[in-house]
Amino acid sequence: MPPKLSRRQQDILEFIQAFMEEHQFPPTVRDIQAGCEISSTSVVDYNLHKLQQNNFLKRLPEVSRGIELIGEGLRGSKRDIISIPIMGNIAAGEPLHVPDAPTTADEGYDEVDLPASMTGGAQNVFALRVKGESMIDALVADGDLVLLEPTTEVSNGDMVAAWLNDEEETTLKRFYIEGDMVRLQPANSTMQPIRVPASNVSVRGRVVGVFRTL
Amino acid sequence: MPPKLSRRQQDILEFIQAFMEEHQFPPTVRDIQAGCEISSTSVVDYNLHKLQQNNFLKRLPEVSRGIELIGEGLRGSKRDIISIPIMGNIAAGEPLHVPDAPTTADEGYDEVDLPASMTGGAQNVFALRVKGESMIDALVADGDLVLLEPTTEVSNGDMVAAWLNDEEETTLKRFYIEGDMVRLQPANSTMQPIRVPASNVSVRGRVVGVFRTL
DNA sequence: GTTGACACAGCACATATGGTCTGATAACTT
DNA sequence: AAGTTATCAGACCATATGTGCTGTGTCAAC
Repeated sequence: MPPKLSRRQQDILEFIQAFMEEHQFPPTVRDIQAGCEISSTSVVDYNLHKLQQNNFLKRLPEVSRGIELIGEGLRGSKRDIISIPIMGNIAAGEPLHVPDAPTTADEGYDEVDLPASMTGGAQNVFALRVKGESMIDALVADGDLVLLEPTTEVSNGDMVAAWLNDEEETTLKRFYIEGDMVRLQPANSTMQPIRVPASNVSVRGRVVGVFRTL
Repeated sequence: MPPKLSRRQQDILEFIQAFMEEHQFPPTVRDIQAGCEISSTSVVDYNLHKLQQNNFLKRLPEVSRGIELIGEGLRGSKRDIISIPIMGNIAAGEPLHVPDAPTTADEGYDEVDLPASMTGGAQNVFALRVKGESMIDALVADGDLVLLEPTTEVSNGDMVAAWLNDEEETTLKRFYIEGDMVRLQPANSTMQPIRVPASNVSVRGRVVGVFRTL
């Protein structure tokens, strides 16, 4: 695998990205030729073929402008948008439904579109709509959208969605292990942390974002 | 002005949107012909021309797949992404810099890309990065991104960014006029509102969104 | 030196694709 | 009913555009 692109291939890739931001369609071979000051269309074809082999783009044969950026080629492009399913509500006292199946942005759920960069690279992100004022110590209001990455393994200091077995409550807090106990620290620094036995806490996911529209 | 689209024009528009989500480029006249079961390319051309007149799309003559969705035509499409400039910081005690010039998403500023739907249709939206904990009664934390629509005319109940002349502070609160006084109500319902003379308040913009990534 | 892979140049060809011209039908006006 | 406009059909043309063929210079391996 030649992970390195030639100067010309980089130029071509950047030109395609720029072109697609300006227009809403990919350039032709001859557009690229002119834009990158290449003397022959066959050179463009040759390098496009290389870029395709290295999985930066996909070409549809015999199709004009049949170029689709994929994988690495999308990096930095505005097309780098993902659809995040809104899988339900989150509220104190309600069990938190976390998707077990591979979180495909399927039908059946509402969705939000966001730039992939805003999820911090997390995979399988899903969203929940906050109901009620119970998350206010996490600086989350009624109607907010919480982005969660499903995981049970979290590090100290992560903001997590945790289910408290005894209290039968879902809560959003920063998570710290302290021996057999877990300290849950509200995001609002004026409020006090709570300490509970580790056995009383099950982490459902890591919070990667909070969104509020008014 | 838009006298309403014919059935066929709606079909074509929807087909183009669907096609552009599947591929990364617009369909050809003949793609549309096949996709909408139209008998002649001239019919497609005719209706495309109409759609262009009604400002749903733009066509580039002599260019294959030279279709760009604009305005209404973008509605519901994933392309409906806008770049919002991050124009600086917002913190208590700091004067709030509101763009006076036409807020073009120019160079010189960092940007966030968001679906246009998330700004609630507001125009000229810009963003500010929150510094410090002083906005905590608006459920806004250090590092959050606040989306603002520049305006001085707000309705009762709007969340606004207000500058308090005497206190020399910027604050985010819900805004209510009460005679000569203005009541500024924190978003956090556990906290008390403040009342100040209307002359002490200058509204700098309406808050349309709050975003936090962790 | 010969060989051969690699990147490039130039050209020519086939077809993919937008546009046009001529009428036909339906819908609407007066 | 006659005229006018909007929409559609089918054929045809011009060109926009992907692709193949041949050749050239470079460079490293043998």
